[in-house]
Amino acid sequence: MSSQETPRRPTIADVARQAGVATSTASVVFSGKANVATATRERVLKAAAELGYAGPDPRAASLRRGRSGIVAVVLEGHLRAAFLDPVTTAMMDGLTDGLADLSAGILLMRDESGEEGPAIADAPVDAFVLIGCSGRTKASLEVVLGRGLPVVVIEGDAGETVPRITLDNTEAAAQVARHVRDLGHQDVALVTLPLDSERERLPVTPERVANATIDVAVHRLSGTRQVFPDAPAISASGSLIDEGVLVGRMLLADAEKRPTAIIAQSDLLAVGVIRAAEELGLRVPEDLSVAGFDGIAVDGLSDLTLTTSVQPAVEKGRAAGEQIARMLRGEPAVTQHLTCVFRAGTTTARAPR
Amino acid sequence: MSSQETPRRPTIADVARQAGVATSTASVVFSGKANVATATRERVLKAAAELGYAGPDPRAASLRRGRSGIVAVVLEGHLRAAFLDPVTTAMMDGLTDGLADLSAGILLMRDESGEEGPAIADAPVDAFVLIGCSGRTKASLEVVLGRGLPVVVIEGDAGETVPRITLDNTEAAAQVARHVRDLGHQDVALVTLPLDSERERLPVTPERVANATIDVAVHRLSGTRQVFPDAPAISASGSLIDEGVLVGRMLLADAEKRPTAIIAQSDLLAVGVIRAAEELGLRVPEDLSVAGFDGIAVDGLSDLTLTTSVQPAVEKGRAAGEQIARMLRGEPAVTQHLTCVFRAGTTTARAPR
DNA sequence: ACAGCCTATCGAATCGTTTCGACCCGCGAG
DNA sequence: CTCGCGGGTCGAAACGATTCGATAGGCTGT
Repeated sequence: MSSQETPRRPTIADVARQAGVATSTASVVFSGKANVATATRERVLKAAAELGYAGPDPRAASLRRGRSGIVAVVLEGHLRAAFLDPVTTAMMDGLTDGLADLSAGILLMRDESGEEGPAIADAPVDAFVLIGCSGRTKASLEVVLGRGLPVVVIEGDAGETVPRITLDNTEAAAQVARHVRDLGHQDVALVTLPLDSERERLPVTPERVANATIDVAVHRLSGTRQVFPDAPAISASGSLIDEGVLVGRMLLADAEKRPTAIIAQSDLLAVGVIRAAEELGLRVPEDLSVAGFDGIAVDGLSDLTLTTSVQPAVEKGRAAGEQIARMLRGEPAVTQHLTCVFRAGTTTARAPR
Repeated sequence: MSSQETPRRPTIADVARQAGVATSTASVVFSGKANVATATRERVLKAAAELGYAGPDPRAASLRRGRSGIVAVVLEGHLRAAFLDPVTTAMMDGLTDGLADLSAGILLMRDESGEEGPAIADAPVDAFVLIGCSGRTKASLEVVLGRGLPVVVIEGDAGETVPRITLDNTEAAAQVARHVRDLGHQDVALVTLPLDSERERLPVTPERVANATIDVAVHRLSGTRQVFPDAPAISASGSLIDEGVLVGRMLLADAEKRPTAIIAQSDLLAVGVIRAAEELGLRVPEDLSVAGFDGIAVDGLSDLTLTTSVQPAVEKGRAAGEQIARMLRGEPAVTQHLTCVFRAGTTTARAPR
């Protein structure tokens, strides 16, 4: 057992020894938490370079500190879907912003942990952002609260005790509907977001609404129904232009009893509906009025601007990030209620008589 | 010092004490790494419930294990941009797939750590995926290699020693160009992706190419130039439809010397060019042929299908994920070379005489 | 010249697990 | 009847850092 080599990575203790200082001093050199004489610092740095030490092990640091510098964002369903939805991406954007002064990383997770990875239960994160509270998300919420970590729920009905970022979906949807009604429309059809994780493209029935788990869809629907209680509705299987086209075709198929206006629960769906209408030779807005929801920048609309309710998507994320930041600072977090702004566009017009 | 309450979270040691077993035994109950008598297990679980213990602290566990179960994905530039790019989102999708059996989380990071968060240097992750090697990414690569963590580079020129996922960008671009040339086009203009992190919308000069840091753009350009050495080119500021429109207008502005074909380095840019052409009353493909790159599903093209080179975006991500998984298992990782498939669409036609 | 104060450094405790080797005990085989 | 084996449990040593209180000089003010 002569020169038995130990190819394990050097630790800060090795560096300290090599530099002839205490490990605590070496630690301080790297963290910069206290003053260190320039000469000492350089000695430590030199030793680190010689040993190929690349800085403190984040795992050990996070154990000792009690912080990992990571915030988990729990999305519902396939990650790809999240990336595809402009509202979600805008929100993520705002979130990075709101989290900026924490300089925290963002850990993407799905809430469908199901049987596989115990993911959410033991991810080394400092806080959670839960998005769109479905049934599954409620389960996730339990777990997170059990772990005693800060959590913010975006657009989901967690209890009163959990800080949330909410949107006036119901009122905003009602506002869109009133605009359509005021234009004289009476035959109105609706396109909703998925109602539950089944995500089926199906007519909306009272039973389905009663069992729905996706609050956003339910709330917007209820707002619209305040104005058009009996409007037929079809739930889309996702917020996609192509889905809008499919549902649009369904709603417009029967030339006899075609609605004069279609209100969609997302801009992407609305664009799809417009496209379906154009396929059928209908003019928007002369023959058919179409309204959306979200207020995203969507292209492929030629000269039209969509009538919609503009939701503060980026702001949603930023607000969530800020609340997280506050909680991590030990301050109490509050629920923030954000509001949408109605925007009259050129895709809605007076109803044809 | 009577009943001094300690409101700190219970540890596994507390649980063990409460259950009257050794902490090692309690640990095993939670990790399931060894056999535990049913009676004992239940005693431990009961104690945990009583104390409100929510399972082992992931930070401590990851220190001890040397694994955190997180893989970092380093993107270039603003996260929002990443979410907006269909190729990137598809790749992320594949990545989650390839990483699936690790049940690892995905930590999103930007490589522009700059002065702020030391992000990449001390994120508690097990491995890195670097995407699109710009100059900054090369710096990131240094750091990561210094930490001795597994890393895969997607479409970037890391050294030979780093496992990479590469694409035959040059050859694929040449193939598109040959198709266009074979249709008789001689006046061809190009729209490139950003050449560097400045992302300026500017004519491409030899100097700019020489200083370019974004390899994808350079490679595709060189492929195209194999066929059209002198074609004028303008670099877009991003892969966006709107950018394509802007650049398209620039290229088509002068009715006198309009190209008969435009080759764009991404499908989104190509769609933008088509839109710009339509604005000017040009018919595609009769008056102007347009080709793209990527092969994404892009809508807003009415009946046309884009002539393009279909890149295996999802596969790129999956391959990266698989390599990471292998390295984490201790197996050697290999560089994988993926290829694009040319797809002739209806946006290119014989050159008008 | 002395009390007092900073500053730079050091030691040692701690963060909460996991894991490895030892140990005990009961049981089947010889 | 004894030996060996294996399941179940225990102790204690890592894992690699951070941080707090203590210490030793060097300096200022009087």
